[in-house]
Amino acid sequence: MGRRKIEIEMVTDSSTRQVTFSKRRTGLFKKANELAILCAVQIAIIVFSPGGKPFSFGHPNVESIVHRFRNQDRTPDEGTSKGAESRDENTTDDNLNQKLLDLLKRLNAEEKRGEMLEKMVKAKRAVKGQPPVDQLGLPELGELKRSFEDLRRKLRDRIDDMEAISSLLLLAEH
Amino acid sequence: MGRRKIEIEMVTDSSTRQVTFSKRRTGLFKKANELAILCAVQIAIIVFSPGGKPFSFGHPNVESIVHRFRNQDRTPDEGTSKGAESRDENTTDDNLNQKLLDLLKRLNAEEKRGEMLEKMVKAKRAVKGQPPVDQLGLPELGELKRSFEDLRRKLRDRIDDMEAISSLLLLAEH
DNA sequence: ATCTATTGATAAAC
DNA sequence: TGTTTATCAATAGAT
Repeated sequence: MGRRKIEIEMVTDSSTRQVTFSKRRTGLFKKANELAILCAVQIAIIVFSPGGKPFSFGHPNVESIVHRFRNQDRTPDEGTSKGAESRDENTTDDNLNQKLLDLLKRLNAEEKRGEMLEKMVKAKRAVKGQPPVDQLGLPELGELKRSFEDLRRKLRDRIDDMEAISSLLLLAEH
Repeated sequence: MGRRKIEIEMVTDSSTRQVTFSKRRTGLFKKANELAILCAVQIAIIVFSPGGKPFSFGHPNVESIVHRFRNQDRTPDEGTSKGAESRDENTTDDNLNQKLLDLLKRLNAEEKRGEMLEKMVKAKRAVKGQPPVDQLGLPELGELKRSFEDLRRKLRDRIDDMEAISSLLLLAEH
């Protein structure tokens, strides 16, 4: 893609290698950004330069994506009818209805939780004027963070429930 | 880079978006591999497909790079490395507060969505006695399933938001 | 850092 | 998902 074709092997000249790194890193991050926007997906890149300096790109940010990856967010793309799947499910048809109602009940609980968080934030704002969240005291900040993590954990469980239910509904259609 | 030039904005057609994702992910990983070899550097990429499935590329592997990144660059080849130069986009302090409030607002919307589903199910039960969900007519069943999938998709987005916010709160703690 | 001749990536069609 | 092909985009080498 330049004046000459080059082999994909280590560039021996360190100066040229640094230039190549800078150019290609820029290009790679640009491509990643385009992919994120075009396809509305999350992406993170971490790369260490020849000099050992870390560079990163994240959409929306590196940390959250690494975290999601580490927690092995399992997400079988729904709808794709697969072949023989394990039928040894513990979820009977009778269970389905109850599970659905339980789910909805819990969604309600999470809603209240969200309201609590909102009240918390608003209370802070009322007391301190318009302090941005990032200026809350450390104790409150930590509390807020824990609340979020707890809520997130619960939401993830709800997603699991919904995936199971969606699968069952899909099966029921056939 | 194709038959026609395209704008960098979300591809609206989900089928086309999936195709675009596959092609560009392949291209991105190829570029990353070339960068790693040409410049003899370590690089890791994590990306979640539109369906939420994780894909990753690592040279030599993702885990070691994430670990090195988190431990703040323990292996500078030249000893002059400082903090990471990051191209992360949305991590300004001002954004945090607004994102948090937006999140809470959307959580509320999802709550209402959950209530709608619940009403829907209860209405069915009222009309037909106690018909388990799996005995609903196909049209209703499909409608219910779509509602669930839509809700699940939104919840997943909320989780993404929360992970980002948790990360930011963590950073704010220092 | 800027400039182009070239190669490389890919959008659309099949 | 793979293959083909017309175009657009990235970049190697030079300045």
